Amino acid sequence: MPHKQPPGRPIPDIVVGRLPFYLRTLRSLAAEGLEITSSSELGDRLGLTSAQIRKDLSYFGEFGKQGLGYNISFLIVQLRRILKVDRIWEVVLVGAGDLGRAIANYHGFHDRGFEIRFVFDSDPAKVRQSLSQYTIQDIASLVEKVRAAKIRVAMLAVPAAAAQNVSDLLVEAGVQAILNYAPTSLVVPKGVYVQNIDPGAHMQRMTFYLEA
Amino acid sequence: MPHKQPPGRPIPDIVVGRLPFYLRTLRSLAAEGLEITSSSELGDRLGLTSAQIRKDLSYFGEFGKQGLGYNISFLIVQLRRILKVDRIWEVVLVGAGDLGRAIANYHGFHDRGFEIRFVFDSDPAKVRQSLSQYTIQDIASLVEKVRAAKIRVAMLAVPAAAAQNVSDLLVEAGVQAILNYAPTSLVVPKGVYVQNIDPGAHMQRMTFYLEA
DNA sequence: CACCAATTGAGAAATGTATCACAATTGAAG
DNA sequence: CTTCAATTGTGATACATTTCTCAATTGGTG
Ligand SMILES: NC(=O)c1ccc[n+]([C@@H]2O[C@H](COP(=O)([O-])OP(=O)(O)OC[C@H]3O[C@@H](n4cnc5c(N)ncnc54)[C@H](O)[C@@H]3O)[C@@H](O)[C@H]2O)c1
Ligand SMILES: NC(=O)c1ccc[n+]([C@@H]2O[C@H](COP(=O)([O-])OP(=O)(O)OC[C@H]3O[C@@H](n4cnc5c(N)ncnc54)[C@H](O)[C@@H]3O)[C@@H](O)[C@H]2O)c1
Repeated sequence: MPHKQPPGRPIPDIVVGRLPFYLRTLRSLAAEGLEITSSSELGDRLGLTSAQIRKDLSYFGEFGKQGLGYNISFLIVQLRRILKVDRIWEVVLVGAGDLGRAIANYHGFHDRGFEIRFVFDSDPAKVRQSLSQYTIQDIASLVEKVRAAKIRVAMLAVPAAAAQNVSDLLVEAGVQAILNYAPTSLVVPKGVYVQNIDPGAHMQRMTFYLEA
Repeated sequence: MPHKQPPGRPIPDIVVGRLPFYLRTLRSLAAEGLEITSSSELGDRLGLTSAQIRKDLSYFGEFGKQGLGYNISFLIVQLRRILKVDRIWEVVLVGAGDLGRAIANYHGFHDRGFEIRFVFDSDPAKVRQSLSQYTIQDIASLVEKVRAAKIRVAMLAVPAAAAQNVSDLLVEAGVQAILNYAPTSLVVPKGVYVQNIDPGAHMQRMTFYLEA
């Protein structure tokens, strides 16, 4: 029974983007004490069709049982493996402003596979101060420290005007994945992944649909 | 010269989702002192093809001049009108925790068409305290106050466990657009728009592509 | 043990989206 | 006044994604 594995068909990026939501939903089903679910239950919770969920999962293997559905904890294990969060990624946070503080205090990332290792800022008044459990470090030492620690993932919470600059430092230090909170498009070399978070864009996307 | 206007063809949602990024980019071009741009310059800045930008804009009208390109400030006016942010929307923020504080202190929303009018929380220790320029109000008074002020847009920054509950209150108060920071799927009636922000999901989307 | 309801996985079909390619237009240069 | 390079807007085409459909399988029930 030959089956397609990750290095088989290329996985559409849009499918990859939904997997974290499947995982999130499965964890909340598990937290409710359930052991088994179905593509239609998942679809209902997520506002997607059951067929889409089955097809998405089928890119990676056969995880369900006909007539029965999916074993929740088994599927969680599989999705964590697929998304490579069956481990903890050390993360560097740059920008110890209001948003940086919220991120540093937030404990929700650990469960998802991430742990902040360093916090950097350029403001001399902030450097050496503490933020949550961290000591804010001088941006000037970023490349050296991040490279030495082999950190590959970053969160960027600096003003838009500084973002490209900091991004360049991160790339120089070997970072390959950047979650960018600044409302600006970063230019990065191939092989570096950027995800942008722009709440203002989401807001404007909704007002489009509101009647004047 | 008949032309398609908003109530003409239905606009693909994916197109609407890109417009805020076009607007954001145009504003930064304007800030650089430029007056004219082209679909290819916009595409380069955004990592999109010029054809896509032209086709997206063509859903709404003919904004460019052949041979020349687009007048930046004219296109900004058009996009603000299309997205309905040629006005300021009053917003209610629920959740005065770390993230709520970052949002309340953040001045970037005003330029995008939004202004916080009320901040609510359920913690008795927080109610009546001030946060940025606001006085935190009791969640118990949300429905009454939001309805009276005819506020139609909300930002939700409460724990996941409380999010559905607060969402129901917001809907009851007449809110039609909710930016949800809680990592949970909200159930809302038709006619209410939800956009979710889940940094953990973005992170996991990137680790998928990293080599082990 | 036969039947049934529930459910998956996946090919085929339908739908949606992006790209191509080019006629039309513009302003500038000679 | 003609020519040219630049660039738009869009129909046609190519590609991507979702949905439909159903054979196959499962465990439960009588
Ligand atoms: N706060 C929000 O709710 C919110 C919402 C949307 C977007 N954002 C974006 O997130 C980013 C951060 O927002 P914030 O509210 O925390 O801003 P902030 O001004 O409070 O913090 C920014 C921090 O970055 C530091 N910084 C500036 N230049 C730096 C550099 N070159 N290297 C290292 N650190 C540097 C500053 O010293 C400051 O501590 C901004 O781009 C903002 O647009 C924030
Ligand atoms: N802080 C971050 O960087 C971050 C990142 C990702 C997601 N989030 C999400 O954003 C939300 C808020 O995060 P936070 O870090 O600010 O948490 P927080 O615990 O600091 O703040 C939550 C606030 O919500 C209030 N609250 C709780 N129940 C409420 C209710 N029923 N009505 C009104 N207010 C209520 C609490 O009193 C508290 O002030 C959470 O869902 C969290 O998962 C936060």
